[in-house]
Amino acid sequence: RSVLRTPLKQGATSHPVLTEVQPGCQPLTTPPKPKEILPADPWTPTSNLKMLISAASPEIRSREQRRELSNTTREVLQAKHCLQEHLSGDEYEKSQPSRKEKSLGLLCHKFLARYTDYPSTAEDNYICLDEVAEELNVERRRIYDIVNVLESLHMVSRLAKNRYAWHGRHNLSKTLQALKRVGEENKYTQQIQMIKKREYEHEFDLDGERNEETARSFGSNDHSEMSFVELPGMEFRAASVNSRKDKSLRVMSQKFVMLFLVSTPKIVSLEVAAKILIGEDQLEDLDKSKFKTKIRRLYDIANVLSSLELIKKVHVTEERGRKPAFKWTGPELLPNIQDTKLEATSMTCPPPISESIPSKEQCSKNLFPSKGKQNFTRHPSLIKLVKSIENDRRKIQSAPTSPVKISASTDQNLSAFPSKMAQLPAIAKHQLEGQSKKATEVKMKLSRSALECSLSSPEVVPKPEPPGTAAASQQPALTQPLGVCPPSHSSVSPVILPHTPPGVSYAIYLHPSQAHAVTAYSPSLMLQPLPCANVTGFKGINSKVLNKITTEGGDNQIATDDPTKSLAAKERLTTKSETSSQRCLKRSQALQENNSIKRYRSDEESLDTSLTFFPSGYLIPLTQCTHGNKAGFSNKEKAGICSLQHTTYSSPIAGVIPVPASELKAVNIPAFHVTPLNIMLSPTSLAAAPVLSNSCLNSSNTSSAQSPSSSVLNFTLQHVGLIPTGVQVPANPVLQHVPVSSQPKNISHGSENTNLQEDKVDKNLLQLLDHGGMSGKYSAPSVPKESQEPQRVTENFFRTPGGPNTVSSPSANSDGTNRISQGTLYIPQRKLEVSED
DNA sequence: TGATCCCGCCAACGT
DNA sequence: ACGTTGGCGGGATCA
Repeated sequence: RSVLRTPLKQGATSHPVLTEVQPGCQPLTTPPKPKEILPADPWTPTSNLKMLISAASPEIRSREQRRELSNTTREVLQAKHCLQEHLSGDEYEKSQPSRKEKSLGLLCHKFLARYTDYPSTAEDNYICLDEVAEELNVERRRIYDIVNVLESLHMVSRLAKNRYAWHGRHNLSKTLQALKRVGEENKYTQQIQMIKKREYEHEFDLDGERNEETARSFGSNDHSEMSFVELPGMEFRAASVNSRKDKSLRVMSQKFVMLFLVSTPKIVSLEVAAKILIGEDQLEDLDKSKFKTKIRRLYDIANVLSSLELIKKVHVTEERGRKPAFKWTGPELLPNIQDTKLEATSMTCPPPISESIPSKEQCSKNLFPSKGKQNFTRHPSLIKLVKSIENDRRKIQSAPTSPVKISASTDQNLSAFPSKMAQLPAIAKHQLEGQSKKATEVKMKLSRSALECSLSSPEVVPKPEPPGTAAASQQPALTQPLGVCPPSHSSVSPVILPHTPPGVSYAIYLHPSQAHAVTAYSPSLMLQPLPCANVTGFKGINSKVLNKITTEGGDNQIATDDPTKSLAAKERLTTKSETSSQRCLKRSQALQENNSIKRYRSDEESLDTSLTFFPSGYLIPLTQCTHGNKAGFSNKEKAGICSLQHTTYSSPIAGVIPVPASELKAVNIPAFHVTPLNIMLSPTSLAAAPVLSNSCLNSSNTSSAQSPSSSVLNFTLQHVGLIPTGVQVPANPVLQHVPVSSQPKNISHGSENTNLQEDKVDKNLLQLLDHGGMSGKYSAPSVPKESQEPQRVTENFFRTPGGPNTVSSPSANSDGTNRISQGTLYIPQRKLEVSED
């Protein structure tokens, strides 16, 4: 098509270098970027500076965690250094940004740094595309890429032209639940298997046709091409927006995410994803170019998702060779329970439905309006109404606070600083912001009793409220993650609990606090859900909060943070979990017998709740290693082997709830370590989580026998007082209930022999760590998922404790090292050793 | 090389 | 008409 394209773009060009590019005529192609250099390049000096700074600043780095980022950063840094040598500071600023510096992932990071993960509803955060583009020095086009993906996750919603509202991760769990559901409806799992199968079968030559076939053959038929999945609260703000065929990015992004959510090892290769996505769209032709284009888009999406830390790049080694793939590192959703639960979550469904909404269909329907008929707006009138009402309500609630854009706060902070600050990357800003907020938050927190915090869960959020309810508004500040936390995700994502199957409960887990404690080790712990107790209140988790600490650990862990955060976390939890808890409650009621706990149920408000929580769960240290979930999953397949492990990581069920250290303390949990299990809690570190389940008691007995560890746990818990004496916690409830891998194991992997490799990124990470920065943050090393042996893990776990404070020291190695060692454990065939996140 | 994926043309939409 | 969105794919970079 275009023959000539790219006119030179301003920036780049200004340089003579362009020689190649002749204005005008060029038939060609993108002007090669001027190679670095030279002086005078206009390229936003500031931007460069910013980058530099960011790169340089350890703190920042720590926040950023992402390996990619880190990589990039480091590289950039190096490059800069070189340049510096040659050029004077200013000059070097000008130097041209390398391709990496301009990557969408990095850009996304910067973008995310501008906002808090969990903005208080009260203060609405508005995003002005123009401003953002300008501030980040990028073309608007790029911002669209980011925003579109965020929109698919409902992290932002469009308000109007050029304006978006930032919601952060508040809706993330719901969105994921909804997506998962839809993905299940679409039978993506099957489709994936099919594709893989075919691949094996035929060495594939004709991809095209085959794919088509595939697509048609299964699944998709019905399909509907769904359009965009919406969440209850936010759907249509700008109705107008929907118009354009919401074709790609948004929808594609959702589908891509769905693939992760439904696949067992939560790993999806680009190839497979592209095929499935294409298939759905149009079964028709799949030519190569189309495939290529799809892949390109997927990379764009993947970059954004990676920045959000929802996925991470890995390589799957199959017979044919290495294939690029991504692994889900986001929050684990609980297995869906059928229906019901989600309802709440999602959808549009108005209240009436509440309970049992048959859900899927409805939801999906709502969510994905079938394309056809209705107006574009996805909302049928009814729904619409409801929604609008909700929105209004929400707004009202939130209203009080002025919608201040975050930036405002940022600005304030900045203002205080010297001009230089201004240049800091968003991230930095973010930090500052966070700090200041933090202070505030802290105060607030203090006021509250610790207990409350911990307990609060139940009471709090009545689900009905939309996210931004009054409650939220009250403590908005808390909610926000500290600046500290990297925007990203938290590594830890807690699990979101949906519902569990049988009676499940969840437990909580916690994690060490590193933050303040910083102690060296803060390994993060993870508890698994236990079936046993019924807990009432629990909360979902939200991950992020915790994270702050973790960060580096990356993925998986859950870290706790400082108290401050804890609160926030708690809050969030509450919110998110609301649904679940409610459900649980219901169940529990039914069960009544169990009950002891029951009392807490809904009412909850009482503080007691806190007490309640504990009873049930036990902790399993995922150890850093675990990181859990993800790692686990991946292995899962392979691993079917160790049941234990399974449990540990993967348990789908498991929800992890991060608890702030502070909370724990409140509880009075002593620190203890259970070696066998690897459980270790430090007082600080732990948090307790309530377990939902109901059935627990009953079942527990049985299960308990299973693992030795369970006994230990029980003992411990009892000892600690978390659980009543009589009660026992089963060891891996999860296993029992969860089918988990069961199914496809063979099949699925059949195709995959996959070995995952973490990319080098990991390595980089480590390096970063070394340089390191902030102390607390890093907490957990990520563990290689692969590790199959629990024990080892354990060991590492213990080892971890480097020393307190370790972090700060650049030697980081100390810290890093330890972790690394962990990684080593698992060493797969390749570079993994480092795996870190 | 193949894997990534930046860049920006230009069409679809909105206003 | 003009501005906003964002599909799309060439081809530069990276690994």
